[in-house]
Amino acid sequence: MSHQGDAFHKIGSENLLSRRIERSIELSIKNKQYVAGQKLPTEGEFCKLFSVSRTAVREAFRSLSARGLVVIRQGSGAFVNEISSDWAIDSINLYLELSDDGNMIFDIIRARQLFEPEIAGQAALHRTEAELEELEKNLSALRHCTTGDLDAETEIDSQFHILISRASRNPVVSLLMRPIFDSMPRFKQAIFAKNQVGDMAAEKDRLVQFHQDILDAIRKGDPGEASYNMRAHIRRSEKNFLESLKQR
Amino acid sequence: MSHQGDAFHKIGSENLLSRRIERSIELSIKNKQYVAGQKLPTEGEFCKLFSVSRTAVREAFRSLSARGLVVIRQGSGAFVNEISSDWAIDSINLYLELSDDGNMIFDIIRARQLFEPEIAGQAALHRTEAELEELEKNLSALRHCTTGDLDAETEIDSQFHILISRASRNPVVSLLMRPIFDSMPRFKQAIFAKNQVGDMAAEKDRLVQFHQDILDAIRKGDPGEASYNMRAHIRRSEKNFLESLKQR
DNA sequence: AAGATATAATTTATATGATAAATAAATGAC
DNA sequence: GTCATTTATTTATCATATAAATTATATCTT
Repeated sequence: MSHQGDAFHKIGSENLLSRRIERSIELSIKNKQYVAGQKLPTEGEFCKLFSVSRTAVREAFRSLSARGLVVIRQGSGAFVNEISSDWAIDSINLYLELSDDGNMIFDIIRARQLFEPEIAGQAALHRTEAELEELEKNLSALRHCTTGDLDAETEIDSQFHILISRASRNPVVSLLMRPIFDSMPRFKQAIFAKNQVGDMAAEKDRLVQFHQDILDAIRKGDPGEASYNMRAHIRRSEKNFLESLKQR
Repeated sequence: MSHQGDAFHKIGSENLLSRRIERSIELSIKNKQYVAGQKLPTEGEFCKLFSVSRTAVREAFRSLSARGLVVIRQGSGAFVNEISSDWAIDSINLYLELSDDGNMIFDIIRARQLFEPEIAGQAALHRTEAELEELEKNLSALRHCTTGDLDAETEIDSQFHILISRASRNPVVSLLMRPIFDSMPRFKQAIFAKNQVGDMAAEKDRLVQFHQDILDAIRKGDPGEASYNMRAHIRRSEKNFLESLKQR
């Protein structure tokens, strides 16, 4: 790819036949010789084209498929995949999951403190009516979800922040933030685990209030206030987390 | 993975034998049954384990390899890959490259305006001596690189910002920012293309000055000033870009 | 005994051919 | 024209064989 030193291309990798075929097809896709949705030549056709066995072509296809560049449909063929951020996000999520030594939640929270206030400010500036409606629905869903149902609560909470990042109308921002929000359910126990029922009800009310304040500011179109409210919200999250640490 | 609706799991995908084998091995790795660097069972052993053909096992291996979970060495075996952000970053880079309709540079610049000042502030708070030295070296390299050598200049510039994100001492932050910095070389022509030689020398001096100011603030440990200088730097970048648009 | 060299065994890579399963195209009945 | 059936196409899996790379073992030299 781009960033790793080309001095030592991974040994025993680039000189594999299937890898070379993979690169060739990958290039054709990057050059838009084949566009999204288009059907690629069949395995047999590639065999003749490159004068190789089906094995080699199939392994190349398999790699391209795993990387999300093509979609293979049995009985139909291989197609250039529609551009989707799913694979990119999934691979980040996978990395974060695997590399979490137990301290990642700190970094996640700090990253949110850095980025989310700014994002909320942008959302206040660029949000559409449709996005406001979605946020309203989300807030309502949070209000009405069963108190103590952490799965539901965290899912809705995460979705709220995803919606705001979308409302910033910057696809790069919402893409990069996505793995952070996707990780929230993984950490929900670390944050809410040891609370009593009474605490949970109060905490949920507080959460609703924070979201309400943020949404209000975004609706008003006041970036400073949106940013301020978001900062307060995440600071509270951090406080909850730190307290949950003391309890064990 | 996690974020896509599970209502419709992609048809013709999860029920494939090779895919199920892939998931099984993937799970073993996630559960730390096999740790980084460890040798997985051979193809033949998996064949017996799952009572399937080598083809199915090999295709599973191929996918895992493409996703960066395992490394396959001919004649040796398959090994659990050392945790590395490279694959995750590459897949984001690939997505950004493929989905760029020509307007992505706007989103990149705006994302930088949102995030980088905050990051510079964190760097001022958390930077180590070693990181200051690296930044100093980078600045020196920028000073001494040939004026007009866009490739070199952009590479060093990009590296400068990567170093600062690292100095924030938040691995999540430096991971997520990485695709943004990796994309800078792709956009260098859009920014610098039509400049005259005289302009380029002046512009390079300005770039050096900005980096100098940012580094000074980071060394001082003044987050506000670091943030302010970074903001000024990126604003200037945006101005350059907008002017380059007018020229064509 | 130690080290270098050659040989054998193991393991992945590729090729070939065959069959199963899913899809798409063609055909025929009405 | 529409629906159901059949046929053809295409990918999925299996089985077997050989090549290529690595590792382990044995052999030889000193």
